[in-house]
Amino acid sequence: MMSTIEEKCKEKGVRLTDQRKVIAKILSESKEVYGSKDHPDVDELHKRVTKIDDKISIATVYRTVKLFEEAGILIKHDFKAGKARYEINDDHNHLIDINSGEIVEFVDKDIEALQVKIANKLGYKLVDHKLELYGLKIKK
Amino acid sequence: MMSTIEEKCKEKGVRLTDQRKVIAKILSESKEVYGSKDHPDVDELHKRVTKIDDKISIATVYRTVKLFEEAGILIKHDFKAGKARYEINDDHNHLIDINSGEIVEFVDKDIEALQVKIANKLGYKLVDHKLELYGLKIKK
DNA sequence: TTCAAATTGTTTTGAATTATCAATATAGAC
DNA sequence: GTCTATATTGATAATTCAAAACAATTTGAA
Repeated sequence: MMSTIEEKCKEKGVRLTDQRKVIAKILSESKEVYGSKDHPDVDELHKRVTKIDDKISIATVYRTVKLFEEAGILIKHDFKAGKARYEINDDHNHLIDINSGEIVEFVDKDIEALQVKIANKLGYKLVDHKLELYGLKIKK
Repeated sequence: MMSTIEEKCKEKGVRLTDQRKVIAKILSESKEVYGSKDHPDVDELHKRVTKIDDKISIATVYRTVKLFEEAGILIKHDFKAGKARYEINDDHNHLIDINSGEIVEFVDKDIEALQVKIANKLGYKLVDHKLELYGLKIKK
């Protein structure tokens, strides 16, 4: 079974080398294997990738996530600065627990509609957005 | 007349040295002098600051913006990665023109209420948020 | 098969930020 | 005011993440 990333690469005309296939596979499995709070950085990706093929260099991982990001396949996050983290682009938002650092993903149609409306009111067509909420867990 | 930053430092017990006063003054004047799209990075701040006191080092500017950020006085942005940019924390959002890079600031009560509601629904108390819209200017 | 173009691994470079540390300044005790 | 411990500063070195350089390898189309 081919990963969504490989399909998208074909659509976009991105050449799929052996190294890129391994990286795509790791990214596609990311959530299933590591859970929905998984947003690996390049170092972490490189660690996972070299378990499959230890010849793949860190430079190739950097180049590949950049390539995939430019193709709209991946989303790059700079949550609290430091190092960038990546995940497959499926257009959701994040709530970050400021105590534990845990990340909760969510989508909300109302807030998306509002964003479009606000952009229009300001004279712009909305093409992208980034919403991060920072919160404290409410004890029951 | 004392800047808001100086007042907040007193509240939070942050010692106000000569260097920090100069940096606070530059930050407070930022929007009046440079317009609402002003979000200076550390280098730019250092340039402005040394016009008043050319003995102030870049290291002190780095330390001071970090100090002010931790006190909740400043907000740090990593808009498109690269270098961090700062402004006084007055809780507005940003729309970034993806062609020109121009930044439009806005506030919207509806979207803020929705954010609180979403956080609650997920079991969190909202303490901070970041919303960035990326758009294309609509020609009239 | 052949060859120009793309990709890769290794290594170096660059840029932003933080750490180090001696010198200086500061605030409070006396 | 003087003394003294502590905080801050400036200069510079060290880190860190990311990109660039470049020769070697691989690829895909002719």
